[in-house]
Formats: sequence, structure tokens, C-alpha cells
Amino acid sequence: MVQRPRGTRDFTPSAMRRRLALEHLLEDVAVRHGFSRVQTPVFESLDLFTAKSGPGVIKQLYAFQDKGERHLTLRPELTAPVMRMVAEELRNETKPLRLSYFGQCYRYEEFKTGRYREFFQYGVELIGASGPMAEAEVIALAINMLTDVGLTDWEIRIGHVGVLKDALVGLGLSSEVNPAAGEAPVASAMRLLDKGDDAGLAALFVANGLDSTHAQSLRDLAALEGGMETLGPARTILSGMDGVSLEALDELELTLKAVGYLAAKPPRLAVDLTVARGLDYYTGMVFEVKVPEMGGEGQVLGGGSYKLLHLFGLPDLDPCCGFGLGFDRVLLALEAQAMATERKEVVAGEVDPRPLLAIVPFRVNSLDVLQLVGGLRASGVRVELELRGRKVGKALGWADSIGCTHAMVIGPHELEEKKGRIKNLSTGEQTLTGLYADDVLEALTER
RNA sequence: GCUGUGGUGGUGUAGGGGUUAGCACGGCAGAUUGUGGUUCUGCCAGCCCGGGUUCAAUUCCCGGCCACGGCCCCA
Repeated sequence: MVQRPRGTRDFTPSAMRRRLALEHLLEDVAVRHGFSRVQTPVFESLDLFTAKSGPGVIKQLYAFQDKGERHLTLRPELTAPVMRMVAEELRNETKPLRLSYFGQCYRYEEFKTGRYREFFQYGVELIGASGPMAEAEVIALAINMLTDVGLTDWEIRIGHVGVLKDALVGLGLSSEVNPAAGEAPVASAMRLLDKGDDAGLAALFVANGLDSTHAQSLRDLAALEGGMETLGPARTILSGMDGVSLEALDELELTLKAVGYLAAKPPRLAVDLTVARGLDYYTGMVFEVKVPEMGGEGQVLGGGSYKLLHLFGLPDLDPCCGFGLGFDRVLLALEAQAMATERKEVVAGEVDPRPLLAIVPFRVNSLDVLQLVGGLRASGVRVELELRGRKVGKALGWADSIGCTHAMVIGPHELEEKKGRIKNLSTGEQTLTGLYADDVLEALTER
């Protein structure tokens, strides 16, 4: 038996109902925030991703050559393709652009719960506007999405890479890439701060000829925890460091204030200046959302301000702001939470509340009921047609087991009398009705 | 990349060197031939793959594949 490839999943009808419901909820929020959906190819030129993330990414890509020997790859993420699309198709559109997207991405890596080789990402990008208001719009969208989707108990951590970066540069650390280390000392320091590796940080300072006591202030900064009230102490610490600008901190404060007006109140909000997102193209505000019960794979959303469009000859549009949402992880979190709270519907809207009517032709030519079936469907009614010639008893069982709310058996009597009965499968009640779509529609919607 | 545990019908499981491989759910059909979700009966369907040990392997051993976890990593 041929099995599906490792790290991929099949989605059955019931799984898809849930996934579609979630996608619709997300899209609905995005639309209310002015975002429009776009779609890009599942495969792209390999260069697109090496340009963004360096040649090191190739080992995690599903890269291949086509018959024309073009170097291609399945997309590992969606930000770069969307940027490419902006440069290729949307240069002349009125800015800013508010784009949303949803689709499969592929990474060749070990998979586990919440981490697959084929995974789904929902995301948005706000292109052609930057600064605290633009950033607040994006954060607010993220918060409102998670709220509307019904996720609870999550934490959003918001930071600004500029705060630490300015401090590090101000202290004299170089932002030039050190060929030996493969990254800039500033980037190394950010990473070490993010991980809380104090010893490594001190070593880095010494290696770069800096007094490691400066590291102490940074650690204090990194150790700050809490909501907006942490901005005060942060300001105090930064003010005590020579040559360090407060601009980034001011921006962050403004962003946070704006978010307070634009978004629902998140379950937990933390200001965390060490949110580094591990990516060097992030330039300003950065944020991420974690769900505690999911452990190591608990990050369900991440984003921030970044500069990528200069790679496509559009430096004027940098920086942009956006986020990616781990669709599969959000779903897993929702399922875990639904299980814990015994909530019936995991995703609101996954169960279609409209009636589902089973039409059962019994000992008649099926052709004689098709006009009714077609007419009802044209009127918007969900109709199942019994196709296996079951007898009445079996047919009702069939209708019930596939979730029909009503059933209508149409046999010789019904055709002769031009009357039928709609049976409500949960109450057992039967309603007499004619055999035209309008009659049935009326009888169906009466109750 | 490292590491732990496990793989028996579609699902959940029992068993175990030689068995008609058991049970439950499910699906299909029937119970004097037009109204279900109860019951009864029958049927459908399984030992992950390859190699080794053995007279004999689904069972023991090795490898692979797959699944579920813990690290590393994560654009």
C-alpha cells in the first residue's frame, strides 16, 4: 500500500469542515481590517529564498530542477513570495497594500506535533506604510484574529529589535558580519540575550574588546517582564548607557498605546525587548504569540517590521510589517482547549446549522424525484439523494448517520397523491407537504 | 542531527514460535417484502516491510518504514 509521504497529512471531510471554518473566521477578521487575499505559486525560484535567508536554507527546502533545468523549490514560507508578487504585479497599486494569504508551505525537517513537512500558514503583510500606527494595525489584527477564533489563554510578547540593537551598537558592538562567526556580533548578542545565555554574552563582549560589565545593563533590560509598565524601567536603564538612543523605545510605546485602542484585550500581553525572532531582516517592532499548553511548539504566530523589498528594487516601501500564523498549531491549540473545556464545537461554524434533507426514492424511478432535488438545491437547500436503493428503514438510518436533519421518502403513494411527508429525524415528527420544491422549502423552514 | 517508546481488520484492542488470530465499534445485508437511531443473525476486513534464527515467525533478533514523545534547530 502506498502511503502518504512523511510529514504530510490527509484531511478528511470532517477535518476539512473544521479547517474551512477556521480559515473563514480568520479571513473575516482580515477583511474587517481592510486586508485582501492573494495567492502565489506553491513553487518558486530557488533564488527567491536564498536571497531572503541565505544559502543555508537550501538544506531545509524541497528544492528541485524542472525539465528545463530551472532551479526551483516548494515554498518554505509566504512572506518572500508575497514580496515578489508586490514587486512583479503591484508596483502601481495605491499604497499601502494590505494583503492576506493562506496556503501550504514545505520544509524538509523533522516533524512532530504542530510541525509538519507540509504545513499551512495564514498571514498578512502591510506594505508601503511603516511606523507605530502601521505596526499597531498589524498587531491589532493578530490579536483580534486570535480572539475571534476563540483561542484562550495565549500570551502576546511584543518587543522592538531597535531597542537592543541601538544599545548594542551604542556600546560599540559591530553590526558588520564577522566572517568567522557567520553573523554580526550584534546579531550574536541578540540571539544570546534571547536565549538568556549570560555566559555566552559576557564571552562575546570580551571577544569584541568590550567591558563585560556593560552586559549587565543589557541583562537587566532583557530581564524586564510585564506589560506597558516595563517601559519606564527600560527607559531608565537605557538613559544610563552612553550613546544609546531612546527613539525605538518611544516608537514601541506609541505602538502599544495604539494597539490598546484598536484591539480586544489579549489574555496576556508582555513587553519583551528580547523578542528577536532570530531573523536579521526584522528591523523594528517584533512580536510573537505563544500558547502555553503546547509546550515547545507553542508559538502560533510571529511577525514584525522587516526590510525585504529592497531585494526587489523597492527600497522605498521598506520597512513592511506583517505576521505569519501557524494554521495547524492554532487548530491544535483550539482542539486541546476544546477537549479541556468540553466545548462541542472546536471552531465556530464548523457545523452547518442549516437543515440537511435526505430525499429517498423508494420503489420508484429515481428520475421522478430529481426535479424536486434540483429545485430544492437551486433554492439553497442542502439535499442528499439516496443513491443505493436502500429500503425505507435502512434509508432513514443512512440519512441519520450522515447528519441529515430531515428525510423524505418518496414512493409510489407519494407520486400518485402528489403529497409527501418530511420527517424530522431528531423529533420523529412528520409534516405533510406537496412535491414541488416550493412546498417542501416552506415545510422545511416553517419550524 | 541526537534520543525514548510503539506498530495486530477502517478505528480501538486481546493474544502469542505451530491458533479456524479473539473482542468491540464500524461498514454491508437480512429478521415474513414502505419509516431509523434498541435487539438478533450473517457477511466484509488485520498481524507495517525486508533480512536473519528455526522443521515452523504475526510472535524472537537486526535493519528499514511509519507513528507518538524529549532534546538541537526553526527563514
